[in-house]
Amino acid sequence: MSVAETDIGAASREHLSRSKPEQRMELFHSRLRDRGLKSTSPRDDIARVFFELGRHVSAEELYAEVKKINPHVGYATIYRTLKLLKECELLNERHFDEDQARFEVAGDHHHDHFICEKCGKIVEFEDDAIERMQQDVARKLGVALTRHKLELYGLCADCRRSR
Amino acid sequence: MSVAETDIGAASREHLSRSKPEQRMELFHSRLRDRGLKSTSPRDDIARVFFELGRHVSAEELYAEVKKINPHVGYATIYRTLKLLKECELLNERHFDEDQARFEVAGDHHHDHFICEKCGKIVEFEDDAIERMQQDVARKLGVALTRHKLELYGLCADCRRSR
DNA sequence: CTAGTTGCAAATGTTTTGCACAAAC
DNA sequence: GTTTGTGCAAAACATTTGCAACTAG
Repeated sequence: MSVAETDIGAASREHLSRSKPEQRMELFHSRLRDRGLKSTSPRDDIARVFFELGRHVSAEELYAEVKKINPHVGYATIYRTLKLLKECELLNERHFDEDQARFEVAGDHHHDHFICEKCGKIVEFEDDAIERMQQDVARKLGVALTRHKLELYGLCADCRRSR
Repeated sequence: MSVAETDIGAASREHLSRSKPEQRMELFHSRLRDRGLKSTSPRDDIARVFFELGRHVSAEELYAEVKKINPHVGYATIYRTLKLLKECELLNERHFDEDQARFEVAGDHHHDHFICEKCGKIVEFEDDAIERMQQDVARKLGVALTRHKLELYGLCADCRRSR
């Protein structure tokens, strides 16, 4: 099983090597070009901040961060660019328990999430055994799976200790 | 593994034996009494329709159904009564992919859901093996689980055939 | 009686959209 | 020069709340 942690609203992490955001930006630009869409500075600002921030930002948080480097951008452009990044397969939209969506940088591998109910920390993990069991269930139900969502909620290691 | 099906918006099912809704009504009344809350006719109408309809209704659908037998009730009372039923542990709130919540009659046992992306059918299932694996993951992560959410999406048996 | 409940309308919070102006290709 | 993108304000949507009138215990 592999694991990666993210604080909600945390700034960029070292395990996202410094060049990754730039690679994503290049992908973003080429995928825009493929669709006959334009690269603009609001778009670039939003995408770069999103890639550099790391994972699981809300639209609100992203808006606040983007404002710091470009106070001119509006909320609408944030949402429009998030949708665009999703269409370019550079972003995944998540709906945990809250009312607002959270957005993560799309990686190469599928993963599920653990969410700490006390501190809000999000831990990503992959577990092949669970993935296989889901296929077993699908077979027993006679259905064909296209995707799934597994979210575990509870107390993270730190919050357990500080109880 | 055990399984149970529900169409979104389907009317009451025979596998919900005819007396069940009345049993739920009695529970509802006694739990209201325990809390010093009142039984009223809007509340009763909403709760009875909810129990009789079966599972996975949206507030909108429930509102429409309740209107048929009591055109006087307002949306606010629907939501307030749903919240009350949840507090009485007679209802579970679910948030599948959509924007609106769906509400199911709370049963005795935990279960997860398969949702057909074509026809919207919802299939409930329980699988001990998956439940155990989740505990394994929690142990490996060093976290304590309080609850989880597993949703499988794809094509149900019927929709696969009619492709 | 009196605390709890209702319906309505208005407020909420998040996300989307219409539109005139502005910027990319 | 078109076509696409932007910001703003207004709309949309599901859900919640304030409040005066009402009703169950």
